[in-house]
Amino acid sequence: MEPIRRRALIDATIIAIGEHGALDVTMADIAGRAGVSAALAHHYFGGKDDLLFATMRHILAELGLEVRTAVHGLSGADRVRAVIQVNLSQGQFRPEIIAAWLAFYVEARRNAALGRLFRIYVRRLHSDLLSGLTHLPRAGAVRTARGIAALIDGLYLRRALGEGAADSMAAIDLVEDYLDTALARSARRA
Amino acid sequence: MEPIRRRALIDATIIAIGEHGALDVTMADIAGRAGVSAALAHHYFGGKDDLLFATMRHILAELGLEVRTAVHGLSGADRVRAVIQVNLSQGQFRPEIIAAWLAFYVEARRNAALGRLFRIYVRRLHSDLLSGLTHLPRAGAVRTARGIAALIDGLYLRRALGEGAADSMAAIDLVEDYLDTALARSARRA
DNA sequence: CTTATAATTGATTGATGAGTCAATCAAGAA
DNA sequence: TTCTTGATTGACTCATCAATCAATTATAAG
Repeated sequence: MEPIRRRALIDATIIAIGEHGALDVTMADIAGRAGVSAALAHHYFGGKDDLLFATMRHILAELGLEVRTAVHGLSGADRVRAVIQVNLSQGQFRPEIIAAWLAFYVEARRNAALGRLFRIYVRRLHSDLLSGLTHLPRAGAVRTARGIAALIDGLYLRRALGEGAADSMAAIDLVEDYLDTALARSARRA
Repeated sequence: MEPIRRRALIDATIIAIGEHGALDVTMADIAGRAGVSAALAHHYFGGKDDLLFATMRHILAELGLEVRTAVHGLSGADRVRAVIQVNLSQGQFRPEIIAAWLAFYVEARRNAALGRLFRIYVRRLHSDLLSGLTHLPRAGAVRTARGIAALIDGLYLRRALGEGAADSMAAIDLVEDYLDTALARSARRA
């Protein structure tokens, strides 16, 4: 039962946060969605913080897996494009995922464990991007990677707010455009 | 007394949210920082939501004033640069301001009034940027404005998480670079 | 001095929600 | 069947906090 319950509770947590828009969902709400009692959620996860942590780790792990799959065998600009596409794919761009993401981002300022999780994600994204920008001079590559990462996050944020936000395709377009420009400029200079 | 207390309470709210990192600060905490009782905060603001709303409106009003001042008399790329510089100035880039900003962003998903406030800000930023990009073709201007806005928000987000985030100057540099590239590309094409 | 008005608070209420626990229930092993 | 172990829950406790209110104090006007 344990793995089934854990998974169901994590899924329920994502949905609950997505609907609620913040982390102040109750254990009873989450447990209810998963079809169990609040006491059971405590039994398997220990406490609310642990459940939230496990949920965020799950989201990041899924994203990480997607990235690694997409990137496999690619190099150079194609590799960067793959990273961009995964990060802004419909799957990652779902409102409830973004809401959870954002809520966790806020929480990460207080929860040391969550903060660590996010820093790992940030670093991984950065190095994934850098590894596809090797033909750029080091400084330019770092700057481009930072710009892409900021763009991705910014587009997430807008999406979270709703209204007039770019959809998945438009967002990917915008970031790839940024990448192409950076590459073109570098080529022109060489 | 009223204006003094209101101002003190709003300032205290910003500090409290900044330190706490989220909106779950208590009225007692805020009131304490402002040197009054929690009951008084209720007296002047009606309720916690109203105080939070007033606080966010205050932050946005200050930013709006700064932008309008900076932009005054400028046009074209200079105008855009001014908007960028204000949005990423040290004042706006203070950790407690960013923390408040981010926390409110999350809350805006649930609180209709807050959501409206943010949408006004988003639209104003967009039109401020557009008004400095008139020499670009319309479609390109819109896209560039969106990109700049996303970059600004993304850099905010990174800053909120701390660790390795760009400082005010580096952030401005990055976004201005984006602007220059967009302008240069447009000029080359013409 | 008196009175009205605003400022201010301590004490209280009521609601909410995390976490605990002792008690059932189910299922497989001996 | 009996025992053991894990699954499961309802009921309870405890803490926190927003909101209220009646009471007190200060201020200013007449």
